[in-house]
Amino acid sequence: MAQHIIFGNICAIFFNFMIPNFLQKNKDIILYGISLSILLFLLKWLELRFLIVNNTFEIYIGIIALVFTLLGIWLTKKLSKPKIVTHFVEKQDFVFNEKECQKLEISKREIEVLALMSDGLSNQEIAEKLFVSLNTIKTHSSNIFEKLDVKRRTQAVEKAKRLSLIP
Amino acid sequence: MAQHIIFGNICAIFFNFMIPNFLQKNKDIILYGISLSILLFLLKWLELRFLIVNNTFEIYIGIIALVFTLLGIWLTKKLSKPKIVTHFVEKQDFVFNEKECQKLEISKREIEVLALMSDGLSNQEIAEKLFVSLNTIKTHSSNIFEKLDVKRRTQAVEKAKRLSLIP
DNA sequence: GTAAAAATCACTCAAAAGTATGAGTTTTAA
DNA sequence: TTAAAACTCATACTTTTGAGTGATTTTTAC
Repeated sequence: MAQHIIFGNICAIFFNFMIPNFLQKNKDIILYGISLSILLFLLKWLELRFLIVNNTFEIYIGIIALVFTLLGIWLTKKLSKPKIVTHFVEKQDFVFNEKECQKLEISKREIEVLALMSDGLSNQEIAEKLFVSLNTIKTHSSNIFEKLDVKRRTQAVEKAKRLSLIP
Repeated sequence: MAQHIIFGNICAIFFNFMIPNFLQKNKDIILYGISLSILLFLLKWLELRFLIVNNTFEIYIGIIALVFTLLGIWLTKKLSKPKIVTHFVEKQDFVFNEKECQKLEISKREIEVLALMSDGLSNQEIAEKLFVSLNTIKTHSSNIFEKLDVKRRTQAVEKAKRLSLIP
């Protein structure tokens, strides 16, 4: 019997690909060892079945080819460092800072008002845009200033932008 | 003979991995085809040599295992899509827009006032910071608004930032 | 040296912003 | 269903902002 040859090949592949990652993932090594052992047992079982029942080695070879191709794919996927292509993009897309918003207990409506403030709208204009009274916007404004710990709308806009509450 | 089984397996692997990239890299497909053809010929040649000379199929199987493992590795390496990592870089490189500033005839002092406005300072605070009277700042403000063609300080700040007059 | 531009300041008036308080309505979540 | 949170609005009052006008002093550039 010459399973040792198959085993040798497996070992060669195994170690060639393991060494670069040896220190990196120790738990994976055990996994590979177990997987390869299972493979060898499976092959031996197949060998016995097909060699004894009939002599169509081609099926056996085909299965081996398939299995080892898959093994190669699997090994590569598992062991190769992922190809990483990095490209740097200028950051200008706004992602709403949910956390900060919740922490400061700022409501959706208040964010709306803040956004319109940052567009340079007056309280009156904001009121008209949101179909509410001027007084309502004044109340919102005051609440916003208190929550953001600022004194003026200009500071509120500046701080809200810094905290990514508005674009 | 049952090379068709081996061929079937190869085809299966081939097409399973090719389809996702089919449209992407047409030149590679030809390369793979040629490579696989060579592989098949090589296998046939090995089969003839080892089957006729002696009956140690184990060597044959070992070589097949090795070759197909390598094939799997090669296929994976070739076909795996690289991970694309996008880094977002803060754009904070402010370059003062000299042209626009001259076109709008905005003075240095006015830019100073604008900058402090965008920090959220009140006219009174700006006056104190620049060691001038509140009235002076009011005059500056009015002039700025007229030159920028806006009605409020919030709009002025927004526009000045858009025109790169202030960071 | 002189004219033009920039910077300074004052005064008035009006508009907008902001504070404080109270209260009614709607939504939301336990 | 019930309490809390969010949203709404009002009134009264203060402060800030902004418009308009006019004037004096520096700076800058020719």
